[in-house]
Amino acid sequence: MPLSPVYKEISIAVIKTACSNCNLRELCLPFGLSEEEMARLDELINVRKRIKRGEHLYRAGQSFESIYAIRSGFFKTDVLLEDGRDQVTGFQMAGELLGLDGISTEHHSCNAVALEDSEVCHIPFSRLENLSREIQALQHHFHKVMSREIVRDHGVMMLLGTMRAEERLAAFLLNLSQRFTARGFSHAEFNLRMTREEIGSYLGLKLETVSRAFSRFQEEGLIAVQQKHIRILDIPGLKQIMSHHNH
Amino acid sequence: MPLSPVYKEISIAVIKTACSNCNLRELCLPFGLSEEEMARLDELINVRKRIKRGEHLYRAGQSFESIYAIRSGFFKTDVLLEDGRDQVTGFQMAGELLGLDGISTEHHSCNAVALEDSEVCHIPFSRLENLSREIQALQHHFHKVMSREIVRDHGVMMLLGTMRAEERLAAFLLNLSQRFTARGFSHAEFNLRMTREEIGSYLGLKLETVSRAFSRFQEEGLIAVQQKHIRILDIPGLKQIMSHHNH
DNA sequence: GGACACGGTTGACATGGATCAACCCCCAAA
DNA sequence: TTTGGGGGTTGATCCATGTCAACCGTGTCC
Repeated sequence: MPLSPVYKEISIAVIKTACSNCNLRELCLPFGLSEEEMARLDELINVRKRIKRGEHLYRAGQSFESIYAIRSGFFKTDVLLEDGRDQVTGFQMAGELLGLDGISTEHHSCNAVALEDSEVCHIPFSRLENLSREIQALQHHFHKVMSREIVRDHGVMMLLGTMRAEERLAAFLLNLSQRFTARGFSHAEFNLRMTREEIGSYLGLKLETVSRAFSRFQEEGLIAVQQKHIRILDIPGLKQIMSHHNH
Repeated sequence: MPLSPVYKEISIAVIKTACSNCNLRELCLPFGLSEEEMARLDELINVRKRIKRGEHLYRAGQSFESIYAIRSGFFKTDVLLEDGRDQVTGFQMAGELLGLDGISTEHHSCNAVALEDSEVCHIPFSRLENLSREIQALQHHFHKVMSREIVRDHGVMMLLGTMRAEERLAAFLLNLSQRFTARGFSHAEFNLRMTREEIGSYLGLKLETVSRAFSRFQEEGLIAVQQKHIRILDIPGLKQIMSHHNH
């Protein structure tokens, strides 16, 4: 008996959602799991959601139920102070998790906004906790992911606390390049998804300062910028700027 | 048959180390556990260690095996860049956990140094993971603690990225005050354990700037400073400085 | 008790990045 | 083709904080 069209469609959707078929499984939560364990993880990830550019995945203050794995696309997270100031706390790309900040108070503590049309997998957190009590590898990997986030944040604190404008931008570009590489994209050429203002907010700088630093890097032959398109021409040069702090 | 002196001593040491007798249990890892669960947690925390002022609890690069709960005392953590720059990433006090950053790579990513004579409980991490696969409340609380660390780091990023010197120092003092209060100490009067340079490093400022800001707060009647002794005289005033960003 | 060292304070000056403002570029919609 | 708006660039100026330097206070070791 042939499958009905409807059933076919569902089954394709399921296949597409499965962690075991996801090309991000080596970066994402399923890392290190056996086929059978991954199948169990798949069971609890049955919602995938499209988020259009500019839309919020969640907002600060909303109650926390799930974390999200980015299947495709690009996000920023930002926090808002009562007095109106805000700051971008991170840019997230495919294979990275969003929402870990919500565990502590059971409410999200920041906003997550898509910077391009994106897709995320919903991971209901209490079910993830249940499963990670049964699968040691999942438990341990999840702890590593959280810890990595802490280490990353320390890096940003370092950047904000001790680096000058051009050092910060060089560090930012090298970090992006390295993350694109890890995802199989060109390490030398990419489109920025965020505005100068968002970069500045993340780096603790004003947009004009970011713009000037880009221009300066271009003059020095380190990069080629055209609007959001970046070509990195001299990685060692950027590294030197980053770590050569007495001008 | 009377207990031998040796046995007595051991038994006292055990009692003193037990989470169930620790007055920090409401702040620390045992939070929310039943008596029986706490007893199981106790089983794996059988090493307590004294760290003298100035000594390292661990150093960046050392392999990671345990996390540490501070029983008494005061620590700082700092990270070092290859080019020699370093930054204090946090100050930790009784009831707080140290070492979470080491989970991700299985090596510590920062140094932890005692700022006064201190005592910590060793918590072997793999045993903690084993136990938290069995005790849901422990698992969940541990996740909350890690998440809280992420949220805290976002707060510091905010501070470093958007606040001016006096706002940063006001935020720092209010944070310390609040944490002392939570531990049953005076919220208005305490001794700083760290130097102006360490405060500056944490806040992304030079020590002279920190010193000037202290003097300014004193002139304005917000605090009374004498060396490391601080008396907070006007909490609302400090809050206003913190959030009133157009001078 | 004197001297030394370390941490802290204060002043004078330098400077990196913020601010304010003009203008440009790119693209989309009329 | 024109118009409008958002994002980006660049210049002139200002100011908060860094830098450099002198000096002070406190505690410690001869």
